[in-house]
Amino acid sequence: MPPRKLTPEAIASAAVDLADREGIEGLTMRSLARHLGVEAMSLYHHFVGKDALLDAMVDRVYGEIVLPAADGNWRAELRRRSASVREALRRHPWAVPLMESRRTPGPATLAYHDANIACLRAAGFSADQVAHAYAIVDAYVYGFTLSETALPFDTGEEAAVMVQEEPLQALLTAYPNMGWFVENVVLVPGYSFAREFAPGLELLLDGIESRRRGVPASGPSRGA
Amino acid sequence: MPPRKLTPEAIASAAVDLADREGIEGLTMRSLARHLGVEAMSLYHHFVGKDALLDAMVDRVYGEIVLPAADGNWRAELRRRSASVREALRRHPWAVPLMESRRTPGPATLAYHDANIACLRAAGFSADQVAHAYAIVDAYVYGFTLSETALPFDTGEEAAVMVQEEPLQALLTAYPNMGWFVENVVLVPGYSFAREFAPGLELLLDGIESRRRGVPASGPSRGA
DNA sequence: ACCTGAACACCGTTCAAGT
DNA sequence: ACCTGAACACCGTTCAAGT
Repeated sequence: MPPRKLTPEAIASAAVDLADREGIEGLTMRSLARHLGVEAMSLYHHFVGKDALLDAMVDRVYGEIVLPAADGNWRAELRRRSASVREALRRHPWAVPLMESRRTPGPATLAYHDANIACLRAAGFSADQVAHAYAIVDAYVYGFTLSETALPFDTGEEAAVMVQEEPLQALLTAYPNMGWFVENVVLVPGYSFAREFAPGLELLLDGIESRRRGVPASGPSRGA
Repeated sequence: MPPRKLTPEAIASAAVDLADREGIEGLTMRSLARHLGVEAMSLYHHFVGKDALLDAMVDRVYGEIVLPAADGNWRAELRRRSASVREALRRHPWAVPLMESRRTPGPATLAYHDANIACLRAAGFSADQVAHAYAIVDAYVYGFTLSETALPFDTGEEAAVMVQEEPLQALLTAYPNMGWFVENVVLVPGYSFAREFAPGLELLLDGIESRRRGVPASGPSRGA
């Protein structure tokens, strides 16, 4: 289905779809061109190279994220946008390692970061507190989604199938604590890795709120 | 400097060095072979394919991590191993997106996970509490390191140079909250992204400890 | 302005052949 | 058993040429 006209937007959109379906390694300039009913070299008229195309793809993913409102409750807003980030990255798992590595942020990326800072700033966070909260929440959300999309299973049922295999059986007896963990967590009906996301995020938000109210950390390595 | 004998260990070790120096995209079967003074096809006698080589490389990175002791204080042990994970990933930034995605974990990877579970288990964590704590801490550590290694700058001095460039100047006035953030955080002398790591981790450890003592989370989305 | 075809310098990997 | 050389089916990208 070649579109009537080739535009950067149409190309980036088709590239996102292709990466979603075939994985990022299945996205080549040639396969994308074929998909668009066009020759590979035509794409270079709209993007200087594959890297610029990746920039545009990542910006489209940022564009799917619900922006936090500046006048809302900061916890609720951060919670909502974190869920939205995670959903977007689950739709586009190839994007996880790319989201923070692009050196040329697009308009959606910039609008996203601006809205996040605005939200915390409006809630009375100092610049340092914004940096602190933002770094922690993003590390958690990206890291969790990285684990989640990389994991070979999500639910216990899927894991149960894997564990039946001979080599894994041998490993779990050789590593008794992993065996204990698999038996008592992963294989317990109802398990899913995904269920850890929300409670973990609440823990972070609690911690951020406590620190703002002046409750000191109990660890030895605060400050510098 | 071709080594006397070609072994899987020597090949994997050379591959890690090459990826550290040239980046993961500079690591090809051909470049690695050249580096070892050998033909590309010789490597296939020791690894079935490049994927198996990547497995071995990741396992070597896991092997560099200091394992938590089972009889220590769990907070101190988790703190120490988290710092060790981060240091290993800073030495081998190409490994960050690979650490959790390998489907064939090696002995060092298994020993690492086993030691972590053992440490929390010995401290009296239930299986569910281990799953919870492990997921949160790892998400944070991997996510923070992903951000850190992807960031185009670390210190404020490096950022100051970037901000001078014309296109960025225009962007920062178009996105006023980002401008405020850059001015009041990034460009303030002494800034470095890295300094956020330890306090963020303490916040997590505090939260994990509180939950174990039965302090409830204040958010609405706990449990299912 | 927009698209194309051939070509270049690469990839990972197969295969038959060497020692 | 271990290593090699040629070859295959790919990559991203340059360049000169078409409309």
